[in-house]
Amino acid sequence: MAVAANDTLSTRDRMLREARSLFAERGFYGVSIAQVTAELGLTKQALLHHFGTKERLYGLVLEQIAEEFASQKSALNLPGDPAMALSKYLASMVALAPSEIERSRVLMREILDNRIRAETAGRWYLKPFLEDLVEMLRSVPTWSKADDGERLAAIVQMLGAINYHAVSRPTFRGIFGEAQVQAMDASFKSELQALVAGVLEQGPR
Amino acid sequence: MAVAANDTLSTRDRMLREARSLFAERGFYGVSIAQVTAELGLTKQALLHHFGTKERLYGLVLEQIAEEFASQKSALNLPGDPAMALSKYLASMVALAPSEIERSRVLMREILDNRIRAETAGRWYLKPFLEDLVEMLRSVPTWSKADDGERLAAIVQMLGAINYHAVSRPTFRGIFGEAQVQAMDASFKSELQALVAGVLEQGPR
DNA sequence: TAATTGACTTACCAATCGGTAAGTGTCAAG
DNA sequence: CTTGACACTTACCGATTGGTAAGTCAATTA
Repeated sequence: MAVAANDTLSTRDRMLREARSLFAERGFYGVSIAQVTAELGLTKQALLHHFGTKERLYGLVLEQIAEEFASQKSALNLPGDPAMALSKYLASMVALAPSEIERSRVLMREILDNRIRAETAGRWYLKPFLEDLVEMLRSVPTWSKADDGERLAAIVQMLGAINYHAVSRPTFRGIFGEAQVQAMDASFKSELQALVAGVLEQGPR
Repeated sequence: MAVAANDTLSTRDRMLREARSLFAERGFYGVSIAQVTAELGLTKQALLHHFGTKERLYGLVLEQIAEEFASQKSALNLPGDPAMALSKYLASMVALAPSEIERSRVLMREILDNRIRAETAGRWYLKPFLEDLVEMLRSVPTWSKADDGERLAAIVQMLGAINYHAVSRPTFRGIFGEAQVQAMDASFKSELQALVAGVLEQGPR
C-alpha cells in the first residue's frame, strides 16, 4: 500500500500514521493528541496546526482505512464470478488481517464507539465498505433473491469471525501461549474458507 | 439473573451497575469515576471509598460478567451429549446477546484493551470462560483428536460472529435502518445455528 | 454513655485534557 | 529588500482527570 520509510514521510503523514497506531491500541478516548506528537518529537500544537481538532484527526484515520480496503480490493483483480470474487476478497482480508492488525482494531473500536461518536461526528465512515459487501453478496446467485437483512446477517457473521480472530491474538497469546496462537492462525484460514464456501453455496437459511 | 429493582440495591451495587453500563458504551478510558457517581447523585469520593481505584472497579465489572456466563451456563441444564450441550450454550448466547448487550460490548472492549491493560492489571479475566469453551469442544467426538489451536480457531470464529453481530446493531441501524437490522437479527439466529452445526459435525478442517 | 465503624462529604492536589493566541524562524515569490 | 505563507513553538486557558486527606454524621457496639 505504498508505505514509505518513516523519514521520507511528511510531518503530517507521520502524525497520521502515529495516530492510527495509537488509536488502534487505546481507542479514541485513550489517546491524547500530546501522546501522538510526543513520539515524533513535536508539540501537540503542531498537530492542531495540521488537523484542527482531535476529532478531525480521528476521522481522517478512519477515511484512510476505508480507502485502503477499497484499493486493496481493486488490486486483487477479482474474477468475474461473484461468488469467487467475494470468497477471494474475504480470503485476502484473513491473510492481511494479522499484518494490518491496526485496521481490524480501529474498525472494531469504531463499531463499538460509533453509537456515541456518530452523534458528534455525524458521519458513517464504514458505510461504503459495508454497502459494497452487501452489493457483492447480492450478485451471488444463491443470494440474489434474499433481502438485505439476510445478507447483513451473513456478512456480519463472516466479518465478525475475521476481525475477532485478528484482534484476539494478543489476549489468546497471554492465556494459551504463542504456540497455540500460531496453530489457531493456521487452522483459522481453512476454517473460515469452509464457512464462506458454505454461506455462498447454500444461500440464506 | 436476579436483577433487583434499582432502588433496592446497595449503593455499591448501583455503582457497579452504572459503571458496567458506562464502560460498555465508552470503554475504560472513556469513562471517569465522576461520571459514574454523578448519575447516582453521589460524589466520586464515594466510589473511591468503596473500590479504591478505577482499575479495581473495572476489574470487578469484568469478574461479574465472567460469573454471569458461568451461572447462565449452569442454569441451562445442558444435556449430556457434548455437541448438543455446546450448541445449546452458544444458542443461548445468541439469544441473550441483544438484551445483555452490555456483556458483549464489555467483553469485546476487554479483548481490544487487554494487551495494554494486562500489563497493569496482570489478570486474565476471560481465561476461565475461554478455557471452558475449549474444554467443551474437546468433549465433542469430532474434535477430540484436534489440538487446542484448532479448537481455538473454531471458537474464535463462533464467538466472533456472535459478539460482532450483537455489537454491530446500533451502527447498522444508523446505516441501513431499523427494519433491515430486525431482518438481520431474525436471519442471524438460523445462520449461526448452521455454522455451529457444521463446525460440530465436521470437526477441524 | 463512650468508642468505633461505615458511608459518605468537602477541600484539596498535581497532572493532564483539548484548544486558543501570539509569537518565531525559514523559505519562496514579488 | 519586503511580504507573505507555512511549519512550527512557547505561553497560556479553564475544565477535568484519578487520587489523598481530613473531616461529618448516623448507626452499632461495648
